[in-house]
Amino acid sequence: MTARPPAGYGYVSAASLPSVAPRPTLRDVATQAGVHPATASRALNEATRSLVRPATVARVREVAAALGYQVNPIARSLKTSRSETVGVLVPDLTNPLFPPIVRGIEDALADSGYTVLTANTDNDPARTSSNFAAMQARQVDGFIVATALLDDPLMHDAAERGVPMVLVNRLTEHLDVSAVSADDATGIERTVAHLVELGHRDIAHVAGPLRVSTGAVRLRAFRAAMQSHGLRDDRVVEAEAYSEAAGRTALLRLLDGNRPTAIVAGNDLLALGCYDALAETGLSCPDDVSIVGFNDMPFINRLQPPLTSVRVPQYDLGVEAARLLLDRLSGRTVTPRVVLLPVRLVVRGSTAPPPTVKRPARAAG
Amino acid sequence: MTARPPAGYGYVSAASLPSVAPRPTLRDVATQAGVHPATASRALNEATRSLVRPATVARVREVAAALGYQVNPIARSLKTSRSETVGVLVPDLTNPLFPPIVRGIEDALADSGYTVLTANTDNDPARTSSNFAAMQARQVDGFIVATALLDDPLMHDAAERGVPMVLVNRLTEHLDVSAVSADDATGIERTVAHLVELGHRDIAHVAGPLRVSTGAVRLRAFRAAMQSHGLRDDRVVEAEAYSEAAGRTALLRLLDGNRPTAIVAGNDLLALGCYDALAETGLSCPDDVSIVGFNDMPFINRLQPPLTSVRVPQYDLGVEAARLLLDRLSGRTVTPRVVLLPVRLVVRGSTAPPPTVKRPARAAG
DNA sequence: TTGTACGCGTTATCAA
DNA sequence: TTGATAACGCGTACAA
Repeated sequence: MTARPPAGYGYVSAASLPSVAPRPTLRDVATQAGVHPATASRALNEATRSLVRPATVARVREVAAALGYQVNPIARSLKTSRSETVGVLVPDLTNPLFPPIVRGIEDALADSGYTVLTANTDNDPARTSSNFAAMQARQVDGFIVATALLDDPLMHDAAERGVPMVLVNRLTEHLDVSAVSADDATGIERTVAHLVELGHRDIAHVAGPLRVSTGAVRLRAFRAAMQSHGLRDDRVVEAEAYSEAAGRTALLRLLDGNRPTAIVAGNDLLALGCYDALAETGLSCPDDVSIVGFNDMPFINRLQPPLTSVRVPQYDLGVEAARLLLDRLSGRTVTPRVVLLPVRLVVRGSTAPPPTVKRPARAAG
Repeated sequence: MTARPPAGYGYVSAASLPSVAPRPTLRDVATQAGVHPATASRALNEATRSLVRPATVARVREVAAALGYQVNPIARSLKTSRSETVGVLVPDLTNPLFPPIVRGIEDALADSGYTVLTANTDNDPARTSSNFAAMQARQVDGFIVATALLDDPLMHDAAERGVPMVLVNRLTEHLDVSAVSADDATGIERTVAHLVELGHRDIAHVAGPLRVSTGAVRLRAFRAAMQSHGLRDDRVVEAEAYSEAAGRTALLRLLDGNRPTAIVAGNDLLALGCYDALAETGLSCPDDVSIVGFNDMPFINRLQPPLTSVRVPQYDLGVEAARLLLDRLSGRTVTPRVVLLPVRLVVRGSTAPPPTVKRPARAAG
């Protein structure tokens, strides 16, 4: 052991290596400050500080600072049965859609002292359920859920039990909790309008999974938009998942029949799959077929060709979800509401006028 | 209140809404099973189960299952001062390099019952430090750090205090802890060999920040490789960060002089920035200048042109880091070691032979 | 093999 | 305004 200045003030020196220096407790602070632990607790706690004489508060805080005291959140949680922690459930962090959402959540919650516990569910209800339970065991104060199904017993159950939660991106039907989502319907509407304006009439939709709200909502919006333009609305194929592979498979199935001149993909990953399918079929985008994505994922503008897509404010989605949850956690009884964030169609190189095909000559007349 | 079957067995019914049903405690289980809480604890705990008569174990476990009992990790942590939780520090989750690493960590740790707490530091030492402290306060059992600097007092301090930790991706000099990284040097070596083979002689390096190990190691490897080919090794410019913007700026600075025919970028994001700089300068990749990235980020193969890059096994990086940490946490004293995972150069459309420029005619002779 | 007794660090409640 | 006491739920010496 090398000689050192006596510990205790300013910097708490490490004990003998490699054992970790014991953290000072509330008792240590109280003893040093000459008060009872309960008083020290009150002095250090924002909410109860006013109950303590200012001089005492000052003394306690000084000692706490000198000792490098930090509350033990574990002990506090045990007592208060809260944890200043919220659980975030996402399908898969490696899907580029989610990191910005999670960061938005984290940044917004950090301001209020909350920590985030994230879990990937891979869209597996069993994993979702077990993660949910594990987080509840850890006393999370609430949940932000990006994995909800359109009809989701787990979410219904949790909501009924009064678990504070907010849905983000994906919604659940008939569920009385707050939720944040992009304005999917408007996004699709603009997309169809854009394609129609370019001259497309044969427009197909590679829909996302219909058991998920985004899949169902965008499909409904597609149908409505096509109808409002007086066009066929039944050229639709459902992808099994929001993945490139599923997008490819879905489009290949669709191309089996006579092919559309434009495709509205359920999201960007599906659009990437459509790129693949087109390439395999020897078709070119946008010369033969135009494609539009959804979400405007990072780097999607640098593809070949750059993908026209509906920009979703992902980070803000997270921030807003966090806000709604904080409202709920604040105790104020808030009536649940659904917030739709605005979207914007970003036109790039994957959409162009349809090829001017020679139409089979009509019988003269 | 609607009528219900008496609670207690099978399914614990929710109390009056919206209050959350109280979770059963160890005492509840013990009472129901007709044993002392201590016995129930021993019966439920893997390590102490052998101390209890098998029949008792069975009874306790049945009751626990029936009641849906789960240990309260908070209470356990308070008692054991462990938390079955590890802290993961990353610069920024929205950088596509990190999600796969984090998933690898999570998946590997989940098998051992550990939970992951993630924090984004934005490469800010202050944020890193405060996140580190906050996680320690939450009794994390160890850390996996992807934010280490080449010379990092914070990491040195933690290591000296005996905090269990493993570095991933980025290393720190003279630090006696385990670490996992890609074999950067070999990756760069292969990259230079590839370019030389294509006929390039004027090769420049847009280096990552040199205060980070990846930046420094790759630069050193670049110099060594160039020397081994008998080429100039001083065409180097350091980017301020691993970002597109920094890559663009750096390359613009480099292009000010006479330009190289090929660029080894410090990573894929820097390579993207190089794309931008080239486009602004009216140069084409790979016709005028070849570019190679590093990491082989998701979707980087779909860029225009598809980027030649060094593939790093990101997920495995996470898995291996988790394993090393688990070893360390298991109590067995493990001597720290550095694991280098193999990389592979993936050649795509961004590299081609150099343009055959007319060389200024030499004086005859 | 099981029970007793205590403490982990904090806060809520009551009394002074 | 402060102190005393108990309790959150669990694990673990120690005793039986």
